[in-house]
Amino acid sequence: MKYANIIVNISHENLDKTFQYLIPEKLRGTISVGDYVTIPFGRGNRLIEGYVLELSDKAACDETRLKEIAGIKTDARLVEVKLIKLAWWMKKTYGSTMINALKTVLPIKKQIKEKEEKTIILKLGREEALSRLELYMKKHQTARERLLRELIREGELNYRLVTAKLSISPPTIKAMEDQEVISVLRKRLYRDPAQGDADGMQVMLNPAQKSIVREIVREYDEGIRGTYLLRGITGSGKTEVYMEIISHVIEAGLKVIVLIPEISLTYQTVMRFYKRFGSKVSTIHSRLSDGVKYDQFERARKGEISVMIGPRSALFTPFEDLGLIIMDEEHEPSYKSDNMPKYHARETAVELARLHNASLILGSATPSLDAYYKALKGEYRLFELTERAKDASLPRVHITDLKQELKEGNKSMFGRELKSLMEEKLSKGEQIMLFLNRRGYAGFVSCRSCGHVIKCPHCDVSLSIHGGGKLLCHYCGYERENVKICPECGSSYIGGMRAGTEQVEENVKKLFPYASVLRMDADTTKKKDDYERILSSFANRDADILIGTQMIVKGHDFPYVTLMGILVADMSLNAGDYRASERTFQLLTQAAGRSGRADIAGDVVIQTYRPDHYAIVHARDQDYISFYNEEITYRTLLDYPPVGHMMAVMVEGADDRKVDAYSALLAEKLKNDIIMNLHGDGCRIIGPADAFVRKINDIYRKLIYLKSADLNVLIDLKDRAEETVNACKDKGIRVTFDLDPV
DNA sequence: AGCACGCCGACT
DNA sequence: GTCGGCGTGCTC
Repeated sequence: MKYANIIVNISHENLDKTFQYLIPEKLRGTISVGDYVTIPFGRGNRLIEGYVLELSDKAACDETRLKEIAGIKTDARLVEVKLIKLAWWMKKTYGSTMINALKTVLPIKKQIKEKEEKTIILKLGREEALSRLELYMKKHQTARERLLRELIREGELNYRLVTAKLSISPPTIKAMEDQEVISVLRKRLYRDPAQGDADGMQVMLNPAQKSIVREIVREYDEGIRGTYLLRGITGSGKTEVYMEIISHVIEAGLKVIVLIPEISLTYQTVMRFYKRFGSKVSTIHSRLSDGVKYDQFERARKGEISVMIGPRSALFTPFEDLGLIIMDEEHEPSYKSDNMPKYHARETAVELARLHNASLILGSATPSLDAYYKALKGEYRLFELTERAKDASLPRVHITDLKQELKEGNKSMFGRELKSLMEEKLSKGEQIMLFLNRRGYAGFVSCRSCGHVIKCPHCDVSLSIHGGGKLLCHYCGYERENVKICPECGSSYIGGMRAGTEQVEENVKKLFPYASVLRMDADTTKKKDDYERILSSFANRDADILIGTQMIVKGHDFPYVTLMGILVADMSLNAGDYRASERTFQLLTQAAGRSGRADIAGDVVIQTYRPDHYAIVHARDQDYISFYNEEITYRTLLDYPPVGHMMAVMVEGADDRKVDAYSALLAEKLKNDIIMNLHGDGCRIIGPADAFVRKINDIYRKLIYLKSADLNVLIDLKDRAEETVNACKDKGIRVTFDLDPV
């Protein structure tokens, strides 16, 4: 191989492609994909670094233009070839720049980069600075004047801010640095490693668990590396199954990645793994500083650990010989990244497992439609655990029709059944959880006379009511006083609609003044440890009632909770996306599973305005299969994922007219591509339409949806769109892609 | 990102 | 004219 295609380690969109270099004679055969090399770059041939992505025998351009690789960085970390391949796959599948994909997969590089934050400070005293400023003004050195003026006012400025906002070019800064007017500081942050741990611990498996373990281990030993879907109802002991198989894999000398949704990455969960596997385990999570993450990844690379537990980013642990990936709570939305590349950890795990020839186990009590669909098609092998492990009984589920309650004169947020059950449990000293399903909904203020809604002036979303009569924007943090009269029609019939968790708390306190109440939502969990603190305090029975949103139905076991009240189950049914029913069913089923895990039978009350909706009915019966069958019919009928596929193309920009024009242009171009390539009837284009939230932080957003039964057609269309976008010189427009959006 | 090149305005 | 700064474009 004579040539190497290299991606340079400079994060800039214009450089987001491979550059081809000659491999010097003496390095032929030694250089391989994934190597970190130094190369001469640009007119000045300054030496920079880059990753070798491909080796090739044919020149991509005129050979005389090619330069030689200067050397291999032998002291630098040897990056996993497989991770680079994975990045390539992500770039192709999700449509991001290669450098973004690489940065996602090799987070270490990015984080070290980010750590080196540059700051510009003024080196002169005030007097000197002012006279220097005069000098600049006299000489008409406008850029320098601009920078100096700002520095005199602020003292110090962020480097990026200066180049971007003040539009001052690096040469100007350098010139001023040479004049000793300013100096550029490079900050470095440091870090601390941590943790000790215990060993041992064997578990007894019941027959159902045993047979699953036996089967997967048998296939594993025969060299069959499959993808398995384990549907196990809450409390059926999925974790024990995982641990047994993990133990088998690490005894064979291979490594394991365990993915858990961020939210359930609690002390309890992690402790179980530490108890079983001791110091072979390590964890990462988003609250960990970059440095600690780096150190954990480094330990993995050196082979010091065998099991990495973490959220979706744990997928990129640089294990050399990965044997198994476990993905718990596979249906959780947090597995989908919302930064570019917008990858889904499930699909990415499938690809990573393929690259490593590893097995993949997906687990959930309520599998995503996607996973179950593939399991039924035979792409995944399906196992089911349908009984609770410690023979705890299933909860009794009651449904309350809120329309009926209102008709009979009960205007309170607690139906009669919920109220009487609460009384009963409180008198017995048992615990209660109240779940307010607020997905896709905010406690907004509207005028009952003219219908006007108070919105954020920047974000085009309704403001939410918060304690102390303040109105707050959840996207940008804009805050204002609540209104007494409607700014549109002057009516005084304006006020808050419906309940937030705070109102629930107030009402509970009114009804049950003797009960102690904890509340958990975005407001009470602002600080780092709030989440954990509230949950453990409730687990210690410091309070009788826990009120909260989504957060309380995940993770943590509360053995003394015998009543789960779901106040308005159908809020999430109106979220307006095709996954609304799926989400609702999952949330309700999970919530129900929170009640009565120990030897005490639990109760669940689901309050709803739509007691006949299939998501609610099947959640009541804890009947996944029936729900799946109804939901998949709907998806098939409308070609929604997993039956068909979708691609959301988002066009963003500060100038709404430009955004409109460009999105229309892009849609037109895509329409042509569809016709030209005879993707025909199987492929549809929808939009451009305003995004669900049209404006965030003064940036306008338009969406184009592409639908096709064939995933590859969408990827092809995305590639074409990308070409068009790259040709667009306008810096004010940004286009991003989202495959099977959530 | 960082370097060179070319344009433009100011001043000997 | 020439000097020097500032913005633009290109980098295998």
